[in-house]
Amino acid sequence: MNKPARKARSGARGSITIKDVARYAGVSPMTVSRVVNGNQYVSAATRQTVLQAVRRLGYSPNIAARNLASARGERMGLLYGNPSASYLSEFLVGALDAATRHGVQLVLEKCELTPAASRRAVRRLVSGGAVGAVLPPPLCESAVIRAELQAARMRIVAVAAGRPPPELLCVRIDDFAAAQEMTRYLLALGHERLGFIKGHPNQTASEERWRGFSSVVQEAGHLPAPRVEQGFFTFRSGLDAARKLLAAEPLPTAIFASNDDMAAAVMAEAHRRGLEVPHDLTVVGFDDSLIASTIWPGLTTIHQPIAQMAGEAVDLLVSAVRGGNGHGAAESPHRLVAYELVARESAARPKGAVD
Amino acid sequence: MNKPARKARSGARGSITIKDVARYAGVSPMTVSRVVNGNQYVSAATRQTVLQAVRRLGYSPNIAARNLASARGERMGLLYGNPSASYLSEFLVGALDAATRHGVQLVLEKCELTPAASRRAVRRLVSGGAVGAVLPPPLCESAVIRAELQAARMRIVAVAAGRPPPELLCVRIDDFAAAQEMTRYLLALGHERLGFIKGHPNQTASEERWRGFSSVVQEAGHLPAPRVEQGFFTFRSGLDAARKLLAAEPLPTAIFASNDDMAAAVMAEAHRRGLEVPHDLTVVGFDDSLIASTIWPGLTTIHQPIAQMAGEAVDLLVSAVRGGNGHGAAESPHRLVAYELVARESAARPKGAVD
DNA sequence: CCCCGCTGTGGTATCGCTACCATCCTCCGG
DNA sequence: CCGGAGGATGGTAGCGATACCACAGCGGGG
Repeated sequence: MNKPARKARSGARGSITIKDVARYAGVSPMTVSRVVNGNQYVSAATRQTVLQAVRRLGYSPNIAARNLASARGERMGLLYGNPSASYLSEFLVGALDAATRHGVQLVLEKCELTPAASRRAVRRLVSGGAVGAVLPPPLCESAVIRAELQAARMRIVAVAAGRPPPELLCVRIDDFAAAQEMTRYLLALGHERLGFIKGHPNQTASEERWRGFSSVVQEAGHLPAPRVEQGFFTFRSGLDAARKLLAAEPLPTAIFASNDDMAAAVMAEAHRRGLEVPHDLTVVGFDDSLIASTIWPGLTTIHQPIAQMAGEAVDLLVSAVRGGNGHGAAESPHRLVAYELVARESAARPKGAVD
Repeated sequence: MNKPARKARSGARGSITIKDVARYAGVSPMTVSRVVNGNQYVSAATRQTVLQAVRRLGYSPNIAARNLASARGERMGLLYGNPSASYLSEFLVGALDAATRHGVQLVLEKCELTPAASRRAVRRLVSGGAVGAVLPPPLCESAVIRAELQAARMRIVAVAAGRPPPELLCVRIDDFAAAQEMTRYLLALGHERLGFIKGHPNQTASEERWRGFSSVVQEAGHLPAPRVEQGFFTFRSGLDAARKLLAAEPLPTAIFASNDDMAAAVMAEAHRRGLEVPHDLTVVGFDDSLIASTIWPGLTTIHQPIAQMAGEAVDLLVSAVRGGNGHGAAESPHRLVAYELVARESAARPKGAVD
């Protein structure tokens, strides 16, 4: 035992270990571990003592050791395609946070939507040792990618698919209900001549939003038929759609675009034509992506808690991988989170409103 | 030794360990470790054998174990304030990638720019066990945060500070040169009546860009004095600046905004006033953030390789933490990366150009 | 010719934590 | 009063990898 130098190193890199805490609290390392991990078999008194020691010493568990010992530390893939960058940013924040909480490593992989590219991406993920994958939109809609991943025996969780297959793990908002709420909001403001810009046809969320919108319009009954244009979630496609919507008399008094980028395009086109938003035209979007609050006037839109959704997706994935090793957990695989209508400056009563 | 069930588990989670490879290759685990880590003391023949075994078995090292054994697996903080989300997104991708490469964990922490908030954020980082921190803009400019972090004995690396203190680890582009290049580009197109929108005064990059611009203007000599407005890097501030720039006759033929959000605002305001971009007005930005390619016409701007810069920042941080434990590495702490002028549709020759 | 120093390789002891098992104790019904 | 159930705790053995040391060969200078 003539290696005191080695032993002394325990404190050298400044890290407090579970043993230090145990010694300080006068209990065994096991008990500390139990407290830290929320095991129930610890008396309240002991727990307090340990927690105090933890705080006092500034102990924070060594993740590597924890993972190693508990055979955890799996790697989870995050396949990102081409969502708006602001979406990705929030998404990453949420996902990374959850990953840190669970002690899993997040491996990012960019992936185009072609079959070849997805195959390659999935292969990289597999060889990178990932055991599961999170699929933000629009990748979550790709049957190819899902098939590839499942072939590699990976658990997957889709985020924000509008209408996911029932067996797929999925975190989403109720696009249908959200679109309904927004449409009702427009009606409540007094708008009657509505315009709508659909989202990309290969994403089920687009259809849900469209269904939500038109269901309310039909419900209302008395309205003139809304003018509808096809968009593709891009600013450019929104511009094209806006041109058409704003070319034909009588002009709509409100335009509901299926996402914020397109709504921003509508605003740009309106301004170009000398229409003031919201005085001459109300514009609303969907997603509450960064552009919604960047531009002026701020865009009234549907807020999705993207970071939270990403976090829950990782949660779901982790428990799927750890818990139901073969078959899924007993609970429903779909998790619905709350959206919120954010009213900013881009929506107001129509010009000639009298009621 | 009557616990064969336990032993058998080694293969249960499907993971190939270094021992499996060693057995397969007929060498000791140590040798495999050496090969995997590129240690020089392995004969070429052995190396080949081992590499083949690795490939054949699909071995990939267990990061947790590696980190534990090598006392690595440090946590690195990434303090993000309020950069544009598109910036953050790319930044995260790059940083996360590098972190994965180095086997360090990235801990995100949001941080407002007030002293109290930064103190709290730093404390959370410290208690989270981070040993270093990456500071993207605009946090990299905050002396308060830097002081807090240094007080906590953390290594820090700033990203994209315009003119960082010489002793600070920093990854950046040459804002001055980039702004010069953009200005020369405008002059080359034939513009003479220029407008400039400065960036936020508390970021040194703003000043560098401004210096770059005005140095070229002075150099050229014969130009009318450019009109200059103060902006704050936000869309809104760009709008205000644009209003002023576009209110006074004679109108500038080109406006150089210190970032893309403000440039987008200039475009919006120009359109509102019936000016076509680039026909009636050339608008250029800086950063090549997402909005630059989202809007139409696309914005001519300076591209910063954000992901790469974030990656290099993490590299730098890791080597600082691992290498020079006390004092910095011998090499210069500043790393300059290449920017690129991206010409899109928002810049063209001025209307009446004849030469 | 011997010893030194270097290259290549294997053994052993951890790294910090948790799984699993063995205890010890308390409290209860019979 | 005893046996058993189950709460609360400690001991031990790894998880998979690397650090460090030991040692076997081999060539060159004194």
